[in-house]
Amino acid sequence: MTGAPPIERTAGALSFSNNKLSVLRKHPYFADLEPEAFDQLCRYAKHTTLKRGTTIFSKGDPGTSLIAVISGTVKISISSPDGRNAILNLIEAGEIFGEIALLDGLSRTADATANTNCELFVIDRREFIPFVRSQPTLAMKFIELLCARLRWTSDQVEQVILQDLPGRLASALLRLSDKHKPQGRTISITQQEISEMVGMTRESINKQLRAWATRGWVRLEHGAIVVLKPESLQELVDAGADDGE
Amino acid sequence: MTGAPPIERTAGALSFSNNKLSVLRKHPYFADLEPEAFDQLCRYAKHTTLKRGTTIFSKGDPGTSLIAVISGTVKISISSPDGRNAILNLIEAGEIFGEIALLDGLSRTADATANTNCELFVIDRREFIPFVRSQPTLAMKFIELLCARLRWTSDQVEQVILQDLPGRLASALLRLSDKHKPQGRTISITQQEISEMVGMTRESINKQLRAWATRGWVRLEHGAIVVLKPESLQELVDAGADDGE
DNA sequence: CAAAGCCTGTGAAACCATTCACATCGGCCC
DNA sequence: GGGCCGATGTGAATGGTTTCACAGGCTTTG
Repeated sequence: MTGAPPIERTAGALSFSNNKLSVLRKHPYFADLEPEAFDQLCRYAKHTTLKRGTTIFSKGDPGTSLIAVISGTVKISISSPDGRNAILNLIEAGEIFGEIALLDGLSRTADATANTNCELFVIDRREFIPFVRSQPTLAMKFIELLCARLRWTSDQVEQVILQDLPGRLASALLRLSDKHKPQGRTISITQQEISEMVGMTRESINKQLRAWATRGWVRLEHGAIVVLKPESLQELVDAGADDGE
Repeated sequence: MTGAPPIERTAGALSFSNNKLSVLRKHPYFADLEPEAFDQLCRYAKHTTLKRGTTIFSKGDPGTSLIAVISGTVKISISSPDGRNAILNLIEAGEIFGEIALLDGLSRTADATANTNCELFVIDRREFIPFVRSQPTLAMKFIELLCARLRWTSDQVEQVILQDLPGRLASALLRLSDKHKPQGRTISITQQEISEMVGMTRESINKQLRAWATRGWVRLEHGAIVVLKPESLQELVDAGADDGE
């Protein structure tokens, strides 16, 4: 952030790619895309900022766009008629979401809301699909992205069906700390949010976390959890039903 | 098995495409593929028959092939160290599976076993990937397949996290009867299998089904369930937690 | 036709997570 | 600083599922 300001080239959208889009550029999905293709992609993008809590789209909406997160985090969730709701994923800066409805042209499978103040880039389907067809490499990239999503989602099914509360919580923590590796082992998330990711009540989650905290496996902070002994949590997951006594 | 033997033309793999592969040809994934491309695909396929219970692959295996089911059904499942196991999907004649590991080159995400005696076609990665790259239409088909899988799996997560036993069971029945629409409303599945799909015990499932049977919503047969009032089940799903009193 | 094995049906007891009802703590805004 | 709100921490009662223990029923196989 200190030092000389970034060098701006020519006009309009391209300047984004030198500033804010550098976050995206570093991401695996785009890292080995040819520079020209990436620039063209940027030209299609519309920039938006949203305040925390804003709805981006809702389950069932026609899905006509792909969205990239420049800063902030977006919550992908589903809610039931009786008020319960489940968080399927948290999308962070540099990641993209909304690709399913974009690619198959059907309706949104979940709700998306701004979990913090956000900066987004929105790419429209009409401009994007022809672009994908013209770039076989990009199509293969999307196949990989979809495979990764499937692995993530299958994992979630596996955890929810096979594991009990401690097991589910442990694997959720491990998956999250994996994702946040750059920030060390601190996971910035409220207990309420975790409870909605694993499908159990906040109170139950709190009691289990507290039990682990006294054992020194985790440290609880306000709005965050620090994983101190990932190995112990991993053991617990591998061992099956058992709260780790 | 009785009557004149099937007429074989010319040599090798192509004869398959005229006989057994007609099942595949009719399936959405392949229906609008050009005939030459389809024939070429068939030339890569190796034919196999398996007896009920045979393991096709296990979670964690390197995944180097795509498999198409010609007849019978294949069970995609995961098991935990303490013996519980979860069924993620049942693959029927005309469908394909194993595409995730094939496409991203990583390991298998689940176990696959023959749920009945099966006839399969196996396509190797080395021959297949270059073929996909050469056929942009096929790549788009695979993107659609992956999207469909994601929708199926997300649905499963949604049900398991948000709904209670009656709701989960109801939506599982609806999803299955949807898939089996051609056979009317009869779903050929054991209560044990359903219980492993929704993640609850067979006993609990049995009691709920029995309650619905006395209300006339379903009819229970040996190894099968007939959905009589899908509307009532759908209402129950939409209404949230409530066993439909 | 038995015997064996899987599928179904059912009740009672044990258990685990939810629900509900608070109390405390930390930030943020006026 | 004072007040408010969201996040955390805890206990007791409730309730839905699992567990366990059987009994039939239907199919397959020697």
